Parts: sequence; C-alpha cells; structure tokens
Amino acid sequence: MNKEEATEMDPENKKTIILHKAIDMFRKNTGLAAEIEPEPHHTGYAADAVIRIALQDLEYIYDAAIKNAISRATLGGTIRQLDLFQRKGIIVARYVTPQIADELKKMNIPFMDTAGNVHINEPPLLIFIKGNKLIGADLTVIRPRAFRPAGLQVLFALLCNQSLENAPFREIAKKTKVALGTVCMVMNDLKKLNYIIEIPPGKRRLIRKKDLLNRWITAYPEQLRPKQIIGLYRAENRDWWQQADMRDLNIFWGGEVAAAQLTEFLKPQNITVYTNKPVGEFLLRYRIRKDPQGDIEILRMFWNFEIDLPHKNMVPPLLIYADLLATGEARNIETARILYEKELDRFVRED
DNA sequence: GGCCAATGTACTGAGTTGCA
DNA sequence: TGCAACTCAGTACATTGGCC
Repeated sequence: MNKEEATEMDPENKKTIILHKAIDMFRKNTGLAAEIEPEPHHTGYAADAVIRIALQDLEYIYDAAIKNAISRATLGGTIRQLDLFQRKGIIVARYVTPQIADELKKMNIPFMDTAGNVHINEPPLLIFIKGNKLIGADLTVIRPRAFRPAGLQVLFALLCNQSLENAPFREIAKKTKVALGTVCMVMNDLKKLNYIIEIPPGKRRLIRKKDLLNRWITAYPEQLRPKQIIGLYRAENRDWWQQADMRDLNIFWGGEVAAAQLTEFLKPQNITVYTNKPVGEFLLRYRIRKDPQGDIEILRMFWNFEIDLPHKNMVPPLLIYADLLATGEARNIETARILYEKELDRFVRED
C-alpha cells in the first residue's frame, strides 16, 4: 500500500478501531451487553454506526457519531450532528476529558470513549463514568486533504455556491484563495469519499451535502478558524456594534451579532467580524484596542466570492452557523438550530 | 526550560498532459 | 492551439528530539 492509499483508508479504519475499543471498554466497565449493528442504515442522515445496548428485556438503539477527540470547539458541531440522526444519537470518541464529560452530562448527551468513560441517562439505564485515563496506542486520525485548512476553504465555497463544483478548477481556486493544485487534490478527495459524482457529459455533482456540511462545521473550528484569527480586541463603548455599519471598511459581521440579526433570538455577548483589509481605520472609528481577554474577535476572510443574500453586512450563513457551534454554549447551539432551519437548509437541499 | 537542527507535513504554482 | 486537469519539486511552516 502506498502513502496516498494509507491516507485515504486510515480515517475509516481508525473510526472502526475507536468504535470497537469503546464498545469493549463499555462492556467491561458496565457488565452490559453492547453490539454494533452489522448493517448500518443508509437512509436519511447517515450515522457512523448503530449501537444496541441491552438491559435485561430492554434494548436501547443509538445512531453513533464516531470522533477522534471532543473539544469545546467541536462540541457544538457534534451535538448538531446527533440532532440530525433519525434515532437517539450517541458520541463515541477516542477520549472524553472530565470537563467535556461534565458538559455532555449537563446537556444530557450520551457518550462513550475508549478509556471506558460513559454517560447514558435513559431511565432505567443510568450510567456516568468519567476520569478514566487513556492508555495504549495513539489513534490519531489522519485527515483527508478535503478536511485540512485549504480543503475546508474549498468546501466552504462549494457549500455556499450552488453548482460551483462544475466551474473550472482555476475559478474555484480564485474563489477559495487556494492554489490550483490544492483544488485538484481536494476534488479528488471528494470523489473518493463519494461527495462528488461524475455525471456525463463531463459534469460533476456535489452530493450528501448535509453530511458534508456537518463534517465541515466539525473540522472548521479545529483546522481553519485558528489560522484566520487576527486578534482579540475590546471597545470603549460596549454597545458600539448596535448601530455600526462597516461595509465601507470591508468588515462583515459573523457569529453572534449576525445570528442575532438573522434570528432575533440571541442577545450577543461576543462580537465576531471578518475582514480582508487592514483593520486600523476600523479600530480608530469605533475606539477599539487590542486586548487578549477582549470580547471582539477579528478574523481574516478566507473566501473571495459574494452570495446573493438580503443582508449585505454579514458573512455567509454557513460561517455564522459554524461560529455559533464553535462556542459550545447551549444558547448559541439553540440559535444555530433556528439559523439552520431559516437560512441553511436551502444550501444543502439535494436537487 | 530554552535553543537549534532535523524531520515531517501542508501548500503552492510552474510545467506537463490530455482533449476538443 | 488553447484551455482545463493534473503532477510534482520546491518552499514554508510545524513538530520533534537532542543538547546545554
């Protein structure tokens, strides 16, 4: 097997290893019977696996989302993934830290990991084990190129622009601010992963968009977002943003402010803006200064396209959605749900 | 703990290939 | 012949390990 093939195969192999190890540890620590369903269903939103847990005469069936690691940044996206499953969802992870275990318990999200940590609260089945340390081989998942930073830039453009997959690679490269060769490798990845199919004559079609969107919002806060952060800032006047219109400075609302405008559900506490220009004039105009503990986050725009939306002063809804989920906060996850129904559903609808 | 070299990984873009 | 797809060597950046 060459290096390229290994990179393609490893993620699924590693998921299988994580799943089997987590199930083994679950059986060992709880004494309960747990099985992996041999034929996972493929209708609706696809789970990574289906798990059956037996307690005397009762049987609990879960759609599983298998993750290498769960952090605060990826928590929101993972919870949203569970929402989309047809059955009750469970997170199966390589490792869940005690802090994240407490967060998941608070939100009543079932999980199990390869260290034997578990939370299930479905009376009469009540299990909560946390604090077990990870031992043994490292199972770090090798990401396909499509889910690395440059690949995520390409995916973002494909998800935001209907039929962009049929544009020349040069046009895609221009819109996504990545090199031509990167577009080629990402498109090949997407074909291998069955997210793009060839339809004669010489056309491509993006499929399984909901699944792809979910993988994007899970990978974005880990892989791409940290690279785009220009800095944290604070304004003299806390309410500066309420009347601000910064389009002339090429600065656009993301995160909570954009979500509040779109859903009228949220009272913003943190401000996220994106720009592709120097921020000096912006800082002067609104009396904003650098502060590592500040509530204003400025990020670089990693795309080069406009989409036809009624709100011209904000970033594409997919990014607002990802920003909300990346906070891992319950109020933002709820707002993200509303935003998905209102603004995002049409982007991932299969024609 | 801090520095630095070695090594690995990710990305770019010029050059090549294939096709209409 | 020109355009689009694809390849691959070079470069930048990140990570690791050894030494002081």
